[in-house]
Amino acid sequence: MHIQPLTKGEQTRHRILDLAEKAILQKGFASTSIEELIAAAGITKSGFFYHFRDKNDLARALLARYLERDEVIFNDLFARADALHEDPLHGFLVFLKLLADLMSDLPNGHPGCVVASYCYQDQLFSRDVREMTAEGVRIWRARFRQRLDRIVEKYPPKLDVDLDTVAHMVAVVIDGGIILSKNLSEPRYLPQQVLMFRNFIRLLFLGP
Amino acid sequence: MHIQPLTKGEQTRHRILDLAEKAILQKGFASTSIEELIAAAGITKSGFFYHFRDKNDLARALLARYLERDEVIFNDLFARADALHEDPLHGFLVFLKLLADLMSDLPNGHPGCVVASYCYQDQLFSRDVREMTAEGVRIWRARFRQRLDRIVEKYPPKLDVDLDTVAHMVAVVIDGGIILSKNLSEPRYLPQQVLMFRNFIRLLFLGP
DNA sequence: TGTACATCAGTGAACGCGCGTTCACTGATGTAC
DNA sequence: TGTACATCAGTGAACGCGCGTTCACTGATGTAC
Repeated sequence: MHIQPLTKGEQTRHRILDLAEKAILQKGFASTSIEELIAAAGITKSGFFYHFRDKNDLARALLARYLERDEVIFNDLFARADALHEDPLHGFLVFLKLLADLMSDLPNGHPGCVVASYCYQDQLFSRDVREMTAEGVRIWRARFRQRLDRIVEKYPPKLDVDLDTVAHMVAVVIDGGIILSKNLSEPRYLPQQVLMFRNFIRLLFLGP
Repeated sequence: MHIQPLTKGEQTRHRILDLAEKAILQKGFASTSIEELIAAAGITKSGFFYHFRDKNDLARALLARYLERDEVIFNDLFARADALHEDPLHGFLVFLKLLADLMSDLPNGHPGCVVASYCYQDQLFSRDVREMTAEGVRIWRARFRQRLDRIVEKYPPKLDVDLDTVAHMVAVVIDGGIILSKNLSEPRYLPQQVLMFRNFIRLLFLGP
């Protein structure tokens, strides 16, 4: 996988998206104005509309980039975890530890989840954007469900649980943990929640 | 506790708050206009400003009412659970079951958490409103922490866990579960998550 | 019981600002022959 | 190598609409004497 250098236009586009993402996670989509983005990006309003058809198109591009980046990060974490452990359960436990470490290393705390932000203002977006968030969540579930299927082959769970619900819980704990951390301005709460979920996985498949 | 009838003004105020809460959970605060609220409530714009000093004051009133209602609901659930069980652990497990049942009974799913919604647009609000959300979360933690303290006296946990983190997890699972349910338009996912958290509590204090 | 006054729960009109969007235009860079 | 043309990455000015807020005013109800 070789990275080709960004053109001037792509650089500007990414600059706008960076600024928009940060603003949207703090103020919401509606009150993030095109005006403030172009002021910070150093272009004119027409320059913005060269890159995005309208404001909804900005929302779509932002979400698409966020989902792609998430994919890359999680693939990387799983690859690193699997390199350390053959065993599916211990690989998953290592993955969760690496995830918690990653979240601890964010200097100002996690900036927020675009999917969670969108879901509390979903009436603002066109249907295709709303469908993208749903599809993103389904991909998450599928990824973790696959892991869990391999785990149960070797480690029968101590309680009779629905594996899709357990798979969902990864996203639930992260989204809930981000909200907790943001509300109390305490970045450490998020990795703590991830590690507590890890405790649950241990108890469920390995026992005390 | 006797309920006195609402005056005409209080009725209007509640009508505005009901409309605002619903709209804010779907579109966010900024794009919920005073104009649409008064149109639905059947008053004029000046009528709105008779009830609220400005738009931020609406946000404050909305949040205050939400936190008070939450308090009432949780007190009620705990009272009902404790009536069924002396034991602190089993009382807590019954409480979680009642909570899941309550969430299953919402016909169109949970409408959303005002605190979670505010946290993704907190730059819109004055400092006192932001402090209110933080205080709300702290009250939640304290309530569950108190329960957990009574549980550990009788049931030593199977893993060495921080009880504040476990107490936090109630809010985490609910907020994360709401986002999951909203994103996939599947109300059942929220109570499922609550019951999965219940499984965790069982495994942690009772074992398999 | 009648009257004066206060409070409640609003009305109606006007304000200025900022927002998203459109349109015609342009200099710099890349490509074909 | 020179020239014609196309594409890229924007500029500048104008638009109309909706928003939150203010201000002076008002009819209905409640309270004091």
